[in-house]
Amino acid sequence: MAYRKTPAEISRLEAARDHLVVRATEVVAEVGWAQASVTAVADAAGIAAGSVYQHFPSKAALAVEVFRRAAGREVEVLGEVLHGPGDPVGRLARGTEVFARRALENRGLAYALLAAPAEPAVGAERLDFRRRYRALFAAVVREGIAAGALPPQNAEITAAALTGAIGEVLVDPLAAPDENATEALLADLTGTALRCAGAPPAT
Amino acid sequence: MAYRKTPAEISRLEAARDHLVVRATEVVAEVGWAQASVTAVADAAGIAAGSVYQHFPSKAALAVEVFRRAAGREVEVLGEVLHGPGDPVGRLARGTEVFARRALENRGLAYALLAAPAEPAVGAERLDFRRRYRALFAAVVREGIAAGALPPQNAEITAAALTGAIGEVLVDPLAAPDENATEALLADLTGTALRCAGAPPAT
DNA sequence: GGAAAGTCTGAATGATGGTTCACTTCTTTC
DNA sequence: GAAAGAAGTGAACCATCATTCAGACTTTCC
Repeated sequence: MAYRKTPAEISRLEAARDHLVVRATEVVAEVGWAQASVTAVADAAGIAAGSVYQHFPSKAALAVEVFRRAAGREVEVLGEVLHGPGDPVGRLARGTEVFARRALENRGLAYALLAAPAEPAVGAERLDFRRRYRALFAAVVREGIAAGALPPQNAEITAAALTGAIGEVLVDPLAAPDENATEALLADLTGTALRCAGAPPAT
Repeated sequence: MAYRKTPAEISRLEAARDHLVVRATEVVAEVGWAQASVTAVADAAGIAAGSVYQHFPSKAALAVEVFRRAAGREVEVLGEVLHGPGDPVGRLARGTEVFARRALENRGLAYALLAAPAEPAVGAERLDFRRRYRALFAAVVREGIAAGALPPQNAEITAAALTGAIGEVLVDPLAAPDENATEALLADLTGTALRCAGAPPAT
């Protein structure tokens, strides 16, 4: 044996992989999936196109990793708010607001995650993550029903509706942002989300 | 001059174009946009690939026409229900139901129109049609507010939420239909839609 | 230092699929 | 029926990328 990966070398490779994913995410956020060619991504990461294949078996695998990391962060944040302290209705409102605010603060990425045309592998991943959003919302809705704060309803359907509603409401603002209207938009959106779940109007 | 298009010839050409669009729509409904290659579509229409270009300058133009026709029908039907007779809340419920029912009856096409990955030109068209759905819903919501049947709210936001909610709720059933659960699904969906707009729960 | 085992490079390769075009077939008009 | 003008054909063309690979360069370890 004349070569074994030293710890330093291993972490160097991991860092390189990481850097590639980070830069690829930036490229996707800027130009969308369709324009994020292997060459463009490799250039952004400062490596040759062929080197991408040292870290990922295919472009699709890299794209999936980019999606998973970015979407995973959002699921995590949303989950923390929805499972956090407070009454279910308040958490639902806060979760909606936090989700929307984060999307508006990182529009390119949010659009890529939510709506931008993507290759099939990413599309499948998107479906999976939407299911996770739904599961998070459904849990809170069920809590709300159990606590008597929300009327009886099919929590799964409501959760799907919330996911779709929030996404659709954000599409236009993500494309053509109006900084001044952000707070009003968030207020209207959370209000609509609460109505959607059947929360009684705020006094 | 030795040749001028006779009326019969003109209508034959129009019919051929029409036939191409119809068959292309079927192909898209069956296999999705990505798999609907020019060759596949031409084969389905019984013509050569090159002949497609007698009717459309590009594949994208054909795809847009397919989308417009199919989506246009849905907008028309929805518009008739939403602008039809009855109180605004009832029309909203009925519109939601009709839209969902039609989608479930023609799942492949509905999926292609609502969610399936598509080339940019079709994506742009999709955004446009979503805007039309929103406008239709927004008008009814405004009517409901004016009539005192719905609470004050930003009708545009609610309309976007309705569009997104209905679409998202349908995605799973479109992919994995459960014939037995259709009526329950429709009831839950219309219920959620009404809550979304703030209609008081049915007694 | 040097051999072994990697890593990195970037031009060549290959697959895909839209588009073109020389040619054939059909319609019109006289 | 024959010339002129279209429409229809489908194999060839071409552009676009993802992917590969032979060679250059690095790191490890004796």
